[in-house]
Amino acid sequence: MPELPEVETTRRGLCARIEKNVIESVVLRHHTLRYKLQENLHDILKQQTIHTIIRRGKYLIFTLDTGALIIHLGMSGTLRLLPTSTPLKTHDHVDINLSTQHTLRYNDPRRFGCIIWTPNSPLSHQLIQVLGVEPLEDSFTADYLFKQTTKRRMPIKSLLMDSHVVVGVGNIYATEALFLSRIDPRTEARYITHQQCQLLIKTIKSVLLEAINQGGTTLKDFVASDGKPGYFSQQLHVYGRKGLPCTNCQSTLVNTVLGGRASVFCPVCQPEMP
DNA sequence: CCCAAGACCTGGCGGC
DNA sequence: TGCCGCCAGGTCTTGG
Repeated sequence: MPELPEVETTRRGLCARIEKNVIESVVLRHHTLRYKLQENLHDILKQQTIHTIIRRGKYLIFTLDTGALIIHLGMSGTLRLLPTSTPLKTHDHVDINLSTQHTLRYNDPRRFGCIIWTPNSPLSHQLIQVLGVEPLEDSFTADYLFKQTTKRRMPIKSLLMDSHVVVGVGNIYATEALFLSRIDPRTEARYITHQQCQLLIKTIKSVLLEAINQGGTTLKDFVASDGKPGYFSQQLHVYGRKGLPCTNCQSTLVNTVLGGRASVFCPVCQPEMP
């Protein structure tokens, strides 16, 4: 499900509604997500106040009184704020009940997400500390990206999706940004020019910002914390459009597999490079 | 160190 | 209808 825009949409929706709320209880219904859930989560979290929710890459970080909760939505997770009396659905794995008679409900069919408690600074947690730059911050520059590409034979698309380089750019937005930059996704990173890096920086930022403005991309099951879908899927140029005409030149879009991920592109607008 | 492939899970879809 | 293989928004681990 979620790339950066979907996680940011979730964060914004929750921030306004649960900051300063107090946790009353925690219910675990499935005890293993990507990692095993800490069994005593209820004892640790009860009576703690939620101070803020920040985002780092695709991770949501809830800062509480004595530590932080680090949550990832994996491929299929959603986090919704519902009245506590709302009936359960399949794959509702965790409830965080608030004193407002509302519940933060974590649903994740594939269970690739995670919920981790840390009593320390969340930014120094092993999972967070190793992350690359934020794509929407000023530190994500052409110089930075160009430096990362040198000597690397990995396809440029895989590099853009490597969270140790830049966070939050998943399959949808990497695919779209490469189309908008007119770069073949298969191109070895080392052949990408500085000028192309400049283009990529520009298109990645704009595609992410535009998606956030549209409330994210809903393909199958993404909904924001209020249950609403995102609308960015209506303006995807290439992602999910294999075999359909290019929106720019009408050529047939083709698919290739890179790093095990579908990668659709236009063979005319995104010419083979080296 | 770099990179590709496999692993983790469930559900939905198309094809037979 | 029913079963089967394939595919899906992520990312950690393994092994060459």
